[in-house]
Amino acid sequence: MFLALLPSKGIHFFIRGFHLCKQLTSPSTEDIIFKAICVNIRQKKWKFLDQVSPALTNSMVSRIFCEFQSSPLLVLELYTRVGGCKSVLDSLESSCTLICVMVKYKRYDEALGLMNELMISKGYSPSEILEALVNSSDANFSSSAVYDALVRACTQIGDTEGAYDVMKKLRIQGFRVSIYAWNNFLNHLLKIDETVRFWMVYKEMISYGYYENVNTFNLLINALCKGYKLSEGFSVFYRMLKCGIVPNVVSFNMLIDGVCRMGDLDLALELVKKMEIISNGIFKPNVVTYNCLINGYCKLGKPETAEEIMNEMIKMGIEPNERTFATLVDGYSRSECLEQAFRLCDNMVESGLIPNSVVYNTIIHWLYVEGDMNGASSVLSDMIKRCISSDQFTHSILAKGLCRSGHINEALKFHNRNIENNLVEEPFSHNILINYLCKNKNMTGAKQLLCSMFIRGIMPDLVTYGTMIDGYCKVGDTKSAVEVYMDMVKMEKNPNLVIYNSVVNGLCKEERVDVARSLVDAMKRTNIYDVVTFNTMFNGYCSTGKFEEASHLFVNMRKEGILANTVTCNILISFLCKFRLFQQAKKVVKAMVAQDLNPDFVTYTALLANLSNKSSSEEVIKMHDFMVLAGVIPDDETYKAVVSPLIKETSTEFDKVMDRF
DNA sequence: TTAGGGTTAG
Repeated sequence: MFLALLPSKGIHFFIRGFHLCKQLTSPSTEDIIFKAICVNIRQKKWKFLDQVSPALTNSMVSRIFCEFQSSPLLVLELYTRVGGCKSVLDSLESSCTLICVMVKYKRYDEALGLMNELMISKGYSPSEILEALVNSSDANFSSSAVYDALVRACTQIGDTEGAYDVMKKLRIQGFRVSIYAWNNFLNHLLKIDETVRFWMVYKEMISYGYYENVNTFNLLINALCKGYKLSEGFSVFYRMLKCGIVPNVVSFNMLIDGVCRMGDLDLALELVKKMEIISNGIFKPNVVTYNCLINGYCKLGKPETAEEIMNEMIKMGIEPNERTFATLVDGYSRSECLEQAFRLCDNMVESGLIPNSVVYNTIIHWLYVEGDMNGASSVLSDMIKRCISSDQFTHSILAKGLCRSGHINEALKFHNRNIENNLVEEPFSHNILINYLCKNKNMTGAKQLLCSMFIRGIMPDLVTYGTMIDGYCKVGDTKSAVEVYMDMVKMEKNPNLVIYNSVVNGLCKEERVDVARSLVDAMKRTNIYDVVTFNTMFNGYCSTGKFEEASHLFVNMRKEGILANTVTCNILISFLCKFRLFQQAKKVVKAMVAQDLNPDFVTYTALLANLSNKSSSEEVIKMHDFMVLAGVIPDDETYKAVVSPLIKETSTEFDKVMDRF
């Protein structure tokens, strides 16, 4: 009591004595000091606490936190006020006491914030924090929820191994890791695309005798749907029902989203209808359900139908949110209806929602795709004017926009500025620049960029390695491609189908077709191959004159369940044209149209460029008309070089088509 | 716990 009344001089004297209290004072004196501090805190006399805080010992801070544990906000205020003292900042003991208080009173955000602070700013490992938390449990206010929070804090900052380590140590020390912690860890693995590990950890969890709850089942459905294993997703859904666990709206939404991503919107609509029936009217479609349908229709190229779904949703009393509009803006943009996308932005504002970075990024991206540099710059200016923060997507879109319009040096300068300002955290924009450098056959520049990633602590991903390997293969430098491949394997990255296809292409380009064939055989044995693998091999055989093998491969393609696509036909047409077998090539074009395979500008160039050599003007124009009637939009360069000079006085079908535009 | 935007192959 009397200490509270001491004048400021007295306080300084008290602090000097307090520094030495551990050595010089008896326990009863410490008790007196403790009580004095508590009285001042109860009376909200913060000045006193501010003055004594530099001298507070860790045990004293913990004691004060315990005393006020029933008022978590007051404890947090105390923590902030004593935080100026280095010994307290570094004290794991005091911080963990505070964390336990926060968790006990369900102040999870604050508890997670403190844990993050301990790990990121103060450099404590999750294991050290765990040990301190276990010790805090002596103070009788620790619970398994604290350990759940620690696992969550680890996953929140991306420390996968830290989170797993905490769960492992808890198990060894005889604590039962809660199902919530397992679910959180499984969810984290899904978010970082560690699907293989996801299933391993799930099996591990089951092996310890845990039973799945509704969230675990939802995670399993999510993992399967994301991997396009829909039928297995439905199996888990039925297993869930069999176990007596009632699915919730999230379970349904995940299945509906999976079905939408597979493009089966009819089934998705049926599921939406069944949602209420299966759940006995408990669950009704919500905004997420409708957004999944809207996204499904947009990705199918039907933004108008998607907008009708939104209108239906509004009629049902469900308000669209930012994601609804952002999805529709993207849907209209990718269907080349930017005017409609702008209209949706206006509708969004009329609905009281502010277009966010996702909407701006989408519009800027598609303006660049259209080649409207001025439009993209103007929308970017508007974004800056309205203080909408740019993000990693914005940087990638701008970098690609600059590259696309041939301004690679400007893109590199822009990227370097972002790097210097610590705005680049992921490999995405690097991948874009590396790709453009590779396309320009500047492998030295691409390699420099790859090296700079390591210096900046940005780990290359599979796309980075794949792009480099492909770049080297295309310039015929298989030796360097193999070096990158080995580096990739050293970094524990497993090559994917795209990378294997690049290597097959590299080997074919070097005319090592037999080695390529061995690789393709190995790929087939592991079931990793697709139409690109076949096309690459087919092209390799054709260009090296191995016609028998090419023909054999072409015949076997369908037998092995691979359907020919436009590229397959283009390779065949190019091959026929090289040998001036134009009638046969035309037959292939007709077969393409009959099978709904659209001949494209490559088909056009293959036929016209080869025909123009040693053919009459009449033949060239006839072929041009034939292609246009087959639905091809001619390649601009080929048209100008080959056809245009011949039709000064003759109006062709192409001109008639162009007039209609 | 679920929904939106940017990268790679022939």
